[in-house]
Amino acid sequence: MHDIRTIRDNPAAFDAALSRRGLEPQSSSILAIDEARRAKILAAETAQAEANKAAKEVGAAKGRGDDAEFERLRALVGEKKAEIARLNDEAKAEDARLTDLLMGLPNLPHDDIPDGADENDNVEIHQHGAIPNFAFDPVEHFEIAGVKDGMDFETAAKLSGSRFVLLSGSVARLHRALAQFMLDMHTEEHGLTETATPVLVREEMMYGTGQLPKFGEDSYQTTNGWWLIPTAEVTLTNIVNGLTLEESYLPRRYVAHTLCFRSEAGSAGRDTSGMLRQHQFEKVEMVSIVRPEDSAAEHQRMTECAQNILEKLGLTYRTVVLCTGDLGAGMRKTHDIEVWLPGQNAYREISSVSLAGDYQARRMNARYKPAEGGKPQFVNTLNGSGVAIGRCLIAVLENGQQEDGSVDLPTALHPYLRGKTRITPAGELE
RNA sequence: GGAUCGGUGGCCGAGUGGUCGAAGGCGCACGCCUGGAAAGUGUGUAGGCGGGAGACCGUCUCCAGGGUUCGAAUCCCUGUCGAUCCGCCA
Repeated sequence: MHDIRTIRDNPAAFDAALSRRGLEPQSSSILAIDEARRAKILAAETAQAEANKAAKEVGAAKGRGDDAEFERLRALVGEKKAEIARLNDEAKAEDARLTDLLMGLPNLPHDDIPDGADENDNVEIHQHGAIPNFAFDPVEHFEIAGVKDGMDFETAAKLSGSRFVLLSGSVARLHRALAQFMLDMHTEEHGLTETATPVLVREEMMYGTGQLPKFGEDSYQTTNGWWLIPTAEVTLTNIVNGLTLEESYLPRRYVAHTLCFRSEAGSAGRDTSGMLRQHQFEKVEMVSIVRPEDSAAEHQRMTECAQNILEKLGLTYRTVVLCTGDLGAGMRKTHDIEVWLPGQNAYREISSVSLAGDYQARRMNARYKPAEGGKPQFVNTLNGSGVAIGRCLIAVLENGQQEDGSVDLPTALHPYLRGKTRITPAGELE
């Protein structure tokens, strides 16, 4: 959702920003609708003002006992009614046209992100760790001897179908340990507020964060209308839906560990082996609610929170800033953090940290009252994974694998495994 | 699932047909009081949209949508959300 006044003030800048997304100029048609809309509003309100004035005088006429005037005014108000209704309908129609148009357009990309067509044009901005050298050919996570028994895709397929997994034993334990580790890091070292949220939400919330109306195909809905969240961004961000906050309340920084559900409708055939892409997975998600002037710094801060998790786990990663062609519709700037997976011999996305500006805040009507007074302003929202647990599990397993099929586990996780340090080739924790 | 009661400003809460954008309180802002603070005290304090250079003016908003009426926060209908009790259940 865009601010019509910003477009009015500087249509050229608006078109220039959209053109970076490969879109045709929109401002002239937007402004034409806006002008028509304002003319209709003015007409409707003028008619309404006349009717209101007459209605007010009706009572006075009655009080004076001026029956002739009373009847005349009554008739006048009655006549105006139809005209007002018609003008109002026309004004509403123009307003709806404008809203639909503004809602349907993607967010404006941030000035400092690169132009580009697709993911190949993303730009690396940070890299940590060396590409590990193995004295043997590293395998994918599900091929590691010590992992095979604890990562059961066949039983999961029986239970639920493809793109599900049943974890058991030491793998399930490691999976749980990762979630605990991440939450502790974020709450105790990064200052985020731990939150446990619903995973079923009202449709309205999916509009608030922008999953709807365009991307309903990607998510699941229950028979009675709830949506299963594709990410805790939905619940955490919508905490401030409809609120007017005191400025002193900001910044607000949340973290939650939740299940996430995605239909993966558009990714048939991609990443079908292993647990890289599942219909149901767990993720630790961070969301910040900040003043607009703080959003760029907050974006960097959140990126570092996610990076810190990977560093503590001894993983190699790189951070890229998405180019205009790869940027999500609702976002102004996104950092993807990609972890090195030896089994795939590639970097794969493990976290995505995004700055939405006021795009979501406008949809949610989430504002704050400036401390120095003045009109309420829209907040800025940011979200980022900190990080995807299933993918992190993959990374830990593939990077820790040994030639004998065992897995050495990162020191940071040892306390969460009651001192256990490795998975044996037979799949035992020891 | 059954029954009942509700939805009013940033928050709480009065208000059952016009004088209501709406008492009172909280919160917040500024002032007084104070050595300084607390307490006390005074004043102010909704949002959206439109017009206007501006002062300011108009219009809408008491969950949403319809209806009754010259006139609706108030009456009627529908929807929606919430609470409580009962039943069922982890």
